[in-house]
Amino acid sequence: MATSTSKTLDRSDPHRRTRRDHSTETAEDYVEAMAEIIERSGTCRVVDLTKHFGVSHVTVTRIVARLQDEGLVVTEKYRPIELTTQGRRLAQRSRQRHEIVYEFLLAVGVDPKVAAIDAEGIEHHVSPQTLSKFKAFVQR
Amino acid sequence: MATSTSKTLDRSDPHRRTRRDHSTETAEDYVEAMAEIIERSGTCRVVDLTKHFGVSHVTVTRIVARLQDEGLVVTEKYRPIELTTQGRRLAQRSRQRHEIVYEFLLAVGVDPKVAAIDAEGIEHHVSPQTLSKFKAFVQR
DNA sequence: CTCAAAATGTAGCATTAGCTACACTTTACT
DNA sequence: AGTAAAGTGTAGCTAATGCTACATTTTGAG
Repeated sequence: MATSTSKTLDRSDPHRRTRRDHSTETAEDYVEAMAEIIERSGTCRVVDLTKHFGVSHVTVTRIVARLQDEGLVVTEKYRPIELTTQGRRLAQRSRQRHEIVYEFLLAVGVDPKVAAIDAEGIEHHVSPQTLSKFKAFVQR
Repeated sequence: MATSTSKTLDRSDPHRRTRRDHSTETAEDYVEAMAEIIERSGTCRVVDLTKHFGVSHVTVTRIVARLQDEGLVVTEKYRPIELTTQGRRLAQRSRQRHEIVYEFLLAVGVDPKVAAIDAEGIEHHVSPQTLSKFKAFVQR
């Protein structure tokens, strides 16, 4: 029975929910950063992400490998990292959401610097409904 | 050289920052829940937290042990968990912040149910400045 | 008082995300 | 072309948070 022994996608796995939460956040942060870096400099390398997130290259490498498993990026040994179509889509959605949260914080009166920091943390916890309220508020 | 070998409080430990972020969130969630449970039922037991967070009692036990190391709670084998003065202070601060975020989301027009969920995730990522803006907005 | 059920504790495994240290490839400069 | 520096990969450790399975202690019903 492929139901409870699958290693890759077992919907009954009790860890699923929690893992997904963290995994998704990391994935979003990474593809978002990668899209920005590619847009700015043409390519995205491990070292760029290392600088961006302030973590070691080992951490970056491992996470990029996971993103590749998940079909969000493609990369070969010693080569730049590329986003897949799926990865680009996720990056765009993440960026839009990030942008809305950031603009919303500004609209509420938060300083740009603080808003930038808070938006990073908040963006992953904003439901679609809350996001749309934020958007409406900014455009008021 | 007690500098780099201390297991408990090495300020130069590279893991410090990241660990602190997650640890703090968990600590806040737990003491906040414990304060509520104690207020409601008199005492807080492992099983109460198990139900509250939907995780196994093992996970709760381990986290409670960590909180005790950190001086936030006190407990003995097979006994209820109690908050220390420090723990109560943290619980109160967390709850206030939680409450402000929740009320703020309501004020922006988010449904109570959704606001409750989002507030859980957002509260840990709101800086003091943003929090005060939220508070001001609610009281407008 | 006894004994089963409920609650806790402990051992041991998995995953994720940090790190250092060391090995290997690419790049770039002379 | 040759070599040093920069960039990546790999091995192996730590810590936090999940779990199951099994051991132990408390509690509560009879």
